[in-house]
Amino acid sequence: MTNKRSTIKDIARKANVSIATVSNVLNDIDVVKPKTRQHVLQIASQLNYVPNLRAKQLQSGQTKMIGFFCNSISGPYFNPLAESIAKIAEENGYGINILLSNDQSMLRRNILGDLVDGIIGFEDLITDKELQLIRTNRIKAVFIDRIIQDETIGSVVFDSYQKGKEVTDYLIQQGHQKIGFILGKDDIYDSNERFRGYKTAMEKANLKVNPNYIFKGEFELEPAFQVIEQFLTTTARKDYPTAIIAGNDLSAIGAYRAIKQQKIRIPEEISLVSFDGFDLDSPHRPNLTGIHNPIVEQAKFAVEHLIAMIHNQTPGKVQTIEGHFVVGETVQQRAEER
Amino acid sequence: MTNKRSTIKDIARKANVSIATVSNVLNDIDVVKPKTRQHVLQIASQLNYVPNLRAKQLQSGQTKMIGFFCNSISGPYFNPLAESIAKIAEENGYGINILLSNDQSMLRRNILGDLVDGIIGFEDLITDKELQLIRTNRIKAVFIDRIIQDETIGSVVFDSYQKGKEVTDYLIQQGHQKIGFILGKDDIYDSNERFRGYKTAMEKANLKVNPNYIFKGEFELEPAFQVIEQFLTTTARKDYPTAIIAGNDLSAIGAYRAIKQQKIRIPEEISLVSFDGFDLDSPHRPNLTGIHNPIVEQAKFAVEHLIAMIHNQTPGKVQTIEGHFVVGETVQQRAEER
DNA sequence: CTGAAAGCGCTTACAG
DNA sequence: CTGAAAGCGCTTACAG
Repeated sequence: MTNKRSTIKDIARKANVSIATVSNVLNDIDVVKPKTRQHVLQIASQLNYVPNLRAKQLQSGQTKMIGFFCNSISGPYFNPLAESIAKIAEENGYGINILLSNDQSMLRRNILGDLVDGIIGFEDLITDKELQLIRTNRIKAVFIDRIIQDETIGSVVFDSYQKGKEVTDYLIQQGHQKIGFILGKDDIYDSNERFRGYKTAMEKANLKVNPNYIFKGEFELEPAFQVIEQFLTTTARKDYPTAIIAGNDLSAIGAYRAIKQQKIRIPEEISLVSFDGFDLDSPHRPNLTGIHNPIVEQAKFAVEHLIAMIHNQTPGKVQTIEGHFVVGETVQQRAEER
Repeated sequence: MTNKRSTIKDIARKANVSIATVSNVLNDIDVVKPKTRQHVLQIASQLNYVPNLRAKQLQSGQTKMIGFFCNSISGPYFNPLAESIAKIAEENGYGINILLSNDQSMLRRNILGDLVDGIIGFEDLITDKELQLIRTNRIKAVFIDRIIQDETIGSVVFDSYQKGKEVTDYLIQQGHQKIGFILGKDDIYDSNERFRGYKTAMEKANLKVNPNYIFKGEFELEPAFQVIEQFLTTTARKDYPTAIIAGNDLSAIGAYRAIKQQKIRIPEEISLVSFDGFDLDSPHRPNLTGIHNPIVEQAKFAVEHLIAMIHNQTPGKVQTIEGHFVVGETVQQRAEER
């Protein structure tokens, strides 16, 4: 690509003007004599001139690029998130550079190497050291999985604790008492918060949390499937929970498959509640009951807040996005005691 | 971000050496006296120095970035494609800049503005003019939906014609004669090629292509659903095709839903064949019969070929990736005539 | 209205 | 081994 693309210097030479004049013409700075302007423009187009943005960036100190770092852009959560972020950034005149790597040095190069004007990402993907660098260098950043706030750092999270409680309350109201929960990995904010909400609700209703009903599903499809399958096949039917709350969409799907595979009916025998996962393109996606988190809204806040910080229009803020409770077909009312 | 990040100049001043020496130290050019080296290194780390990559790029003429332009990174095809491209690029030391825009000027800025070292994308998203610019400026590019070849342009496509034929032959062998086809938009290479293969196979078997069985599904879920639903509800049951070939995964899903919704059994009454779409995360994704295209392989070739061209190691090539026929549960053998 | 010069942060011959 | 200088492609005061 480095070949012989023409520069303003080429234009200047050919047009017999200075590079300053060329620059002025090209940037529509209304100070050039119309005739000169015409002439320069013509030469420029004749040379197929396209400005070298890197040089411009070096001057202006801006890249009009946002770095988005994540582990994946697949799945019912990450995919719409990534797509929305890219789309909204573009609408605002920013490009987006996706960093899928865990490699901290890659991250660092991008973040601190002035390749992007700011970053959006998941806090659990970066080390404390990098976070520290972000702070001290006053890098503009928005985290979407954890509450962090600083002069140049904002965040946007779901009201996971609240919704964890709400969903559990709902099940209890429906007469459930033996309620299970599928956790994500230890350090996932949403998992922890949802679980905390669940425990609070259980406690308030004087229901005890049965440790056998707490599953480690890793927030992934396969592990959730495995752990539930394992449980169902090694546990007496009468000891099944009557309802399971999946900490996220993928674990809901894994659980759904495992339960179905054992020919156990949903919701007649086991009710299932989920978070997210309402945009699955599948022939007959189950009509899940649960919390629907508006991902696009989250993406929108993240991008716009970041850009506002880049323009120094605001300090970092924390935004909580409210999920909506959606009644599907996977919860059934339960007769009193058992 | 532009704040007061430290530069080699700052280091030089503080270390009492020239910027050239700093540069040499930082780039591990083994020419500096160990003591000086130590000293500089220490100051650098003390100043939290991180090189400004833009300046480096301006010098080297390389960005180590690949532009990927597409309309979407969602769906069973685009999503794994985008993710694979990002991953493989990263493994090769390249970042990836996703351009979701149709805006040609955005594209142009990126492609020609030296923001990326090369591009991967869909030919139908760019205008002839831009393509021409790519050619004349010898931009390195790989197209993944159409056969194009030039000194600096390569492409990677699926063997869609072949597979369209193969799949149709298979249905014919299974005794089907009334075979429908769901098309994509007019200018989609894969759609055209698969359809061409279908027609050839039909012709060779002396079966006539019933125009009522040719559906315009746009390669999207909703439109495919609509067109099939429309057909099923306005056509006598005896006039249904016994098999339908969906031109891509999303139309297969749309068709699947429409057929199911009409309480028509698959495959007993209508067999359904698909392209791609084998990685759908859904609780009970139908086990489709059809062609499984190795998307990761496609991504891998695209990225590696592009990088080889960037390094001037090869001229543009055309690669055809072979799809694999997978027997699922959506095709049933058909008794002779009707 | 136009041009010469300095500078963005870096690298790379070239002297010393 | 180290430094002064030119240059990557552009912009931006500052003279004229």
